[in-house]
Amino acid sequence: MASRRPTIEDVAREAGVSRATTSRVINNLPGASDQVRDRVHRAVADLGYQPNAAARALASGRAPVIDLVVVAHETKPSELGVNPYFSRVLAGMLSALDDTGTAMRVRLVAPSDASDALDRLADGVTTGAVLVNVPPPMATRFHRRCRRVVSLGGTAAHIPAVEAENETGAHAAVAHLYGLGRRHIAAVHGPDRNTCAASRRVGHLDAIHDAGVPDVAADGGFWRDGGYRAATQVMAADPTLDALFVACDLMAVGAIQAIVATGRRVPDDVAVVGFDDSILAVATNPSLTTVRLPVEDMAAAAARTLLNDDAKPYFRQIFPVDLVRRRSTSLG
Amino acid sequence: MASRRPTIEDVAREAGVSRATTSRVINNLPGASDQVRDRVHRAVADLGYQPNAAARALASGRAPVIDLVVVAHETKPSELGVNPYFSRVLAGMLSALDDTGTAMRVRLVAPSDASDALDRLADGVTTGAVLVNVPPPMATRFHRRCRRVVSLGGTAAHIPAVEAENETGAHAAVAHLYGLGRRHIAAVHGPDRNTCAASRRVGHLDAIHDAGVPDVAADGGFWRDGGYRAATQVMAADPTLDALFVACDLMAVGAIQAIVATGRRVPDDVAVVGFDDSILAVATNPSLTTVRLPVEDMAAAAARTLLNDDAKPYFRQIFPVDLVRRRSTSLG
DNA sequence: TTGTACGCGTTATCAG
DNA sequence: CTGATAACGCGTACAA
Repeated sequence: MASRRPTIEDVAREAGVSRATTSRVINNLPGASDQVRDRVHRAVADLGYQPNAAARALASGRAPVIDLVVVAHETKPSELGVNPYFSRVLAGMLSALDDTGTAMRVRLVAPSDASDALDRLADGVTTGAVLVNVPPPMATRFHRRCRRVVSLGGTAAHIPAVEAENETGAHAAVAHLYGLGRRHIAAVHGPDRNTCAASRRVGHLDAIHDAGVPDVAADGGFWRDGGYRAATQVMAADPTLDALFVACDLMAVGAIQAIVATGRRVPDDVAVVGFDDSILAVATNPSLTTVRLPVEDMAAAAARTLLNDDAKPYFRQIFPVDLVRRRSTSLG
Repeated sequence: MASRRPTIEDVAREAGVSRATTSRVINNLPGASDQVRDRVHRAVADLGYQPNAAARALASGRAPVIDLVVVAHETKPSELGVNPYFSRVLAGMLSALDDTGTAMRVRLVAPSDASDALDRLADGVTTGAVLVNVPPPMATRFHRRCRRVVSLGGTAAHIPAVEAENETGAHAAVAHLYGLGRRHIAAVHGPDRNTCAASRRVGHLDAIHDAGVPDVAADGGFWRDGGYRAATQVMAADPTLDALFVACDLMAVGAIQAIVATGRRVPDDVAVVGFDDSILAVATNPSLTTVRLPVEDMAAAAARTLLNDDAKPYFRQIFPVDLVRRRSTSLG
């Protein structure tokens, strides 16, 4: 007996008007008397009518969907499930999409076949796409096939992006450590190919240059165990180390464990500053002084930019960062 | 000059066959000579043809999309961005969807207007929906409007679900603490309305009953600060407390901080066992002994069930859990 | 094995 | 302000 879902045709008949008029009313377009509007709305309610998304998308040439495109290894122990950064992006985008009737689609592409995959995705994009961790060359390529894009973190200059003051943040972090009286400040960086990591490295170099501190650093690849290894490495390189700047909280978690494993105490022997201010920063012991990245706000801004069709070439929105002092740098 | 995207019509013309034949070849349906197949494939490659998703969805009545439906407060400080559970679900589903051509759509619905929102979602579902944190009544209602559903965590008996042995896990956790010689074992639970939380509570009660330990417990709402408060509360209720079972890692993070804040040491004074084995379990200090929930595997199984159209009523797949011993329960 | 023709549910462009 | 009617691009019975 399960009668099929009512179509706009059924609504039109019920309301005693044409499909066209019905469509206008439903889409809030001008050209329909209030009387007719009422009749249609009533019919919609009576029949429990809901527009068919596929038909809409086909006819209008656009679907109410924003893609979140992430380049990440699917094989590695679940990058997505381990680094809070991604879920914060998700949360931010979803909050911006709330009540807009626009849904979010998540696309994960492996770095290996990323180019091909991105090409295919670029053609399927509708309202727009937010790029996360997509290297500049690929982002450029994507942008060529699809203009409705916003990258989270800078790539090429002409590609619309929402960024954070990574450089400033890293500088502030190092300055904070220096201000604490620390003079042997090492660093654990993210992968070079990542533009955020690169910016933070620049800020760090700038700061230690100002302070006349030598550059002792290692790459932790934005992974926890990478942070552990890199921290171990820099401690070996400079046994007098008394401070560590770590380019993301996840690596900082590993770094702290590495420090403690050598018998050193945090912050007494080694003060640590992270980057992100994710849940991890308040899960560690001691809690982590870190540079707060407003990831949720940034992701929401990216989504809104797409919704408003503001993603013109060279578009840019830059968010400030903020040093959050916690126990990993404060004695007593 | 930007010529429109090629349609199947263009491909057909290029290959010198009809649309129908072209469609068959593209969809790998029987009824096409190898020779024709080759010609069509070549034409597809030459033109860079890509099927239009919307048209496909409309014609076939099904879109290659799986919905992830989550009931959560959007207002609260980003539940999604803070609890690793959600991102693990995402990671698991995405790994199952990899190479299937099926995308994932995320739908966040607020508890307040959840019923209405779910009704609307249920009609828009295509390949299927995975339900997360959807209370039994709403899940039932959803299931009535849309059969292609799998719930992550049990709800009503007839609703297809992928579950974990929460009860067994909680029992094992408490037994572990008891085995350590601890006799004053308290607990921090999740919200009653959450079925997983309820199961863990049952396992806990069962275990302390076996052990003859009194029931000292508080609700932490599955939140970090809730865990902090609840731990503080049970320590006040029983100052001789020497062990704590916490129903999720996020709350355990707060609990450990609360314990340390009172001057007690973990595990020396109070041993702690969490639940989940998320990244948080290895971020705390000391690292957290916890009950491992194979969230990624469960989410992947749920997605696969939908892909295979196996989501019949009363469908059930139950995953074992596993106690992972770390420093929060081991001296020395 | 291949082609014809119709339907999918809307939107959008015209007349009226 | 309203109503025919033509796209939109593809899947699929049915016929050849």
